[in-house]
Amino acid sequence: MSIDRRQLIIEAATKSFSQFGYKATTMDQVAKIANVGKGTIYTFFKNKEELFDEITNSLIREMKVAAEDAFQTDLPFYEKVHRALYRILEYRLEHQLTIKLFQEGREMRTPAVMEVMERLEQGIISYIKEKVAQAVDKGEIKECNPELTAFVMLKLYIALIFDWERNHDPLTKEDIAKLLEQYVFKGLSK
Amino acid sequence: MSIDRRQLIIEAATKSFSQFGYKATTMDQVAKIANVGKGTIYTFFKNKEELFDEITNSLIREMKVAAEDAFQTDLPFYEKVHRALYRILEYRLEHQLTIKLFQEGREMRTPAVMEVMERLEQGIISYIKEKVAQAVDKGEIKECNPELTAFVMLKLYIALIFDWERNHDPLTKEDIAKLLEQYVFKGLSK
DNA sequence: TATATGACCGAAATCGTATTTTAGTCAGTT
DNA sequence: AACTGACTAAAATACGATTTCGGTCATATA
Repeated sequence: MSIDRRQLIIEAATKSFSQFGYKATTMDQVAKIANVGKGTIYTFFKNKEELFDEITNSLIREMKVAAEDAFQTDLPFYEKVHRALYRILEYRLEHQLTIKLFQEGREMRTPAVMEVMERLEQGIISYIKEKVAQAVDKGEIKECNPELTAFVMLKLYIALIFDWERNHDPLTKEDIAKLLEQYVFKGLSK
Repeated sequence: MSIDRRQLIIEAATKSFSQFGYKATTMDQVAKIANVGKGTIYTFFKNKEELFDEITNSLIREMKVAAEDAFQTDLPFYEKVHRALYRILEYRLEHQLTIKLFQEGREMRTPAVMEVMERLEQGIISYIKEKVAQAVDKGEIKECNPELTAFVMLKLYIALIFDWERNHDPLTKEDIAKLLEQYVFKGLSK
């Protein structure tokens, strides 16, 4: 049996997207890295965006697996949420592809990239939403709107991790866990 | 005594910045509206940016006054914070100048405008920080880092008011007050 | 003579167009 | 039947010509 060209293409494209971003990787480039004629790419993927989606969908799946992994403990709920969210956001710093895309979305506003980031955010929110709904059912936390709660938790995390350090020393993982506990779970009331 | 040219210039510039934004107002334009020679502007302001700062500083002062006004009640602390923050963020929707600048900062990234938005955010945070510190002193709320708390509250508000409605029906003023109370003050723990 | 002005300047932005790049196709090769 | 890469049309870019604009200063005015 001959080599799996589809896989070669995916690997090549992943490499190129990671290194140059979406806009700056050309289909010729991908074909060359994959050692494949350009036309061949189009027998597997309708267009550049579909190839991109294939790769980013795997990425999102992987992030869910990582989060799910962090969630499987018997710690208190807020600690589990913290670990899951932290894991997901850590991903951005560890994987070249997400770093590049995050940057490209912010500074070049490439539409295809913006859409992916949107999908990524939605994916995280729907994942957390599910967990919140389960926790409410199990009576682990108070009644609340699960989607809104997931949304608030994610925004809080992004603010604490990315926005805060634009003007201050970065917060440690433990700081952030404490803050999530303090603000969202325990509350400031006496 | 002759007319107050400085004031004429400030009024003209405010009009023009409100209507066209920072980048698109020219010094010739301002001079014309103010009925003043262009050179005259430079006898009062070192350059375009200093004129802009003069105007945006008044804006920030006005916003503080509006917030302070909302704060002078004897409601519970979270309700006062809510009123103050809501008042500040409402400002953006009511005043042409802030709308224009907000938009220009987002979509054109004009550096001078970005700086002003940054100062504006800092102004809000330091104002809220002060209030939080006082509330801690008076024993109205638990011990916490006042700046971080102010930061979290502002980010939460911006997320609830501006980000949430990009994908959902907007939240009402009462919804938002409830959410601030629920998440930041009471907490989700049982 | 203190204040105000607008013609003027160089730098920067914008515009128009020639040139290059690139996503996607398809006739031909293996 | 699977694969290829030369080809095309459209989009992006590079670039020089032109315009715009912030800031200055010699002159005018009161």
